[in-house]
Amino acid sequence: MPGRAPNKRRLGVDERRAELLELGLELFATASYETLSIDAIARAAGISKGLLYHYFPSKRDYYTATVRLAADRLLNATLEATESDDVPPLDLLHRGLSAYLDFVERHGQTYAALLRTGIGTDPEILTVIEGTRDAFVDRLAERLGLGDEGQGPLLRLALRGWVGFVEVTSLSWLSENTISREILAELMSETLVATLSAASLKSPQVTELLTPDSSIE
Amino acid sequence: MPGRAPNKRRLGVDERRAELLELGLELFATASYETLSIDAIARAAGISKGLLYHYFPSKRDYYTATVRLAADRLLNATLEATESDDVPPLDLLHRGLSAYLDFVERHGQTYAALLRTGIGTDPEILTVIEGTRDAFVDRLAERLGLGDEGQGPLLRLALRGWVGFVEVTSLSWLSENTISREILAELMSETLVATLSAASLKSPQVTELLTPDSSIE
DNA sequence: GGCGACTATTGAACACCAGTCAATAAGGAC
DNA sequence: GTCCTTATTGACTGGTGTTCAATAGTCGCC
Repeated sequence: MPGRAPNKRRLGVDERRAELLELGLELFATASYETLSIDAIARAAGISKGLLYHYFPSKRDYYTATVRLAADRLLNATLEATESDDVPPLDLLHRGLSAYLDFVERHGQTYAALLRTGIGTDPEILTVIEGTRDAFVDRLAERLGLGDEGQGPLLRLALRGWVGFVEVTSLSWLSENTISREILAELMSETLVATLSAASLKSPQVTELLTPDSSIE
Repeated sequence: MPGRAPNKRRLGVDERRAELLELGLELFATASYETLSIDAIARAAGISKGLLYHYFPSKRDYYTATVRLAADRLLNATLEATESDDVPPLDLLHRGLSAYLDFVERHGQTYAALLRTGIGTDPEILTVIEGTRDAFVDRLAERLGLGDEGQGPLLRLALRGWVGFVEVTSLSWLSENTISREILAELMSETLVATLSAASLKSPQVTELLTPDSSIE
């Protein structure tokens, strides 16, 4: 019984863990979960197989940890871009989308791997993926000033769906980039506004929150 | 070398295959790919493990075959509902969505498994999933009368994104059904119209195709 | 109605891989 | 310098996907 994450004096533990996660991010970006064996990971890390199990209780845990890391980074990247306070909602949205697409462009492989695991039936992973979506939804509701209305089931569903829109278009754009980043960002942002309008037809009050000037027709 | 799908006199082959696929649909709806062992599948089918390998070259192939089957059925279910000729586009859309949500409701587990599929980044599965999306996009472009414009990269991207919207909201709706099916269908359809408007702002001509009467504001 | 060919079907054997564990090495505390 | 903690190893295990040689059932044919 080797105990649970010893962390007494030397802090090498966390560093090693971080190092391994970084490596996992790289490896899983190009190889699939099944294809990549524990032995291969250990070899790539220059350590023994047993040591990996000292830091992560199972291969699955290692994997989910990397996915969680990638998700956190995506969330953080967009968080930083939207922290300003005195900026109108639509501009914040545009900044967020810009940061999002930056991430997609810069870490294309990782991003694709991240979202396509979303598809993996593992409950842990599902939690991560859907948790990420929910985090985006929460932030959208707050940043866009949807207030309490952002808690309504219909609006939340619409927002979550829009995140799905963003994910799928990002993936498509990544594999066959037929249009420019700016146009894609505009498509996304206009779709959000349009979607919110559609949703608020059924639970009104919010309709005009997002259209102070006229960036939609 | 067992050869490729012998099919000489007895047609038992195809029947057995179909039977196994049907079983796979059930099994994979509740158990994940990894959890479900070949032995368990064979046991459930009442045959030996080796025989499975007579019909499918590998476990993975068996799995992708079931996924493909599920995808085909989803496509067919919505196809049948939208074959009428003399129906206005928006009504066709509504029928299609209704059939889609019927499928989601009736085969919830299978639907969820289908979308959450790809263990890791398996290319075959990706092909199926994205092929299905593209099939929907093609049909949408045709049924909605988008004509040649439906071939433009921006509109296609918008349509694909909307399919993502439908997928994600369907999954959410399935796990926590907070709103009625009708409302969800309306949300979807209005979002499509709104999204197409947004997209056609950038490649015009199409804008008014979908708004003969006034179901958007 | 029996003979022969074909093939669906089996079960044992193989290869590989995730996970375990007892033993070792390294390095700090006293 | 000694002890104790713990990072690290490598051999071992159990299980699972895959292969394959052998078997049995069934159909065409004389």
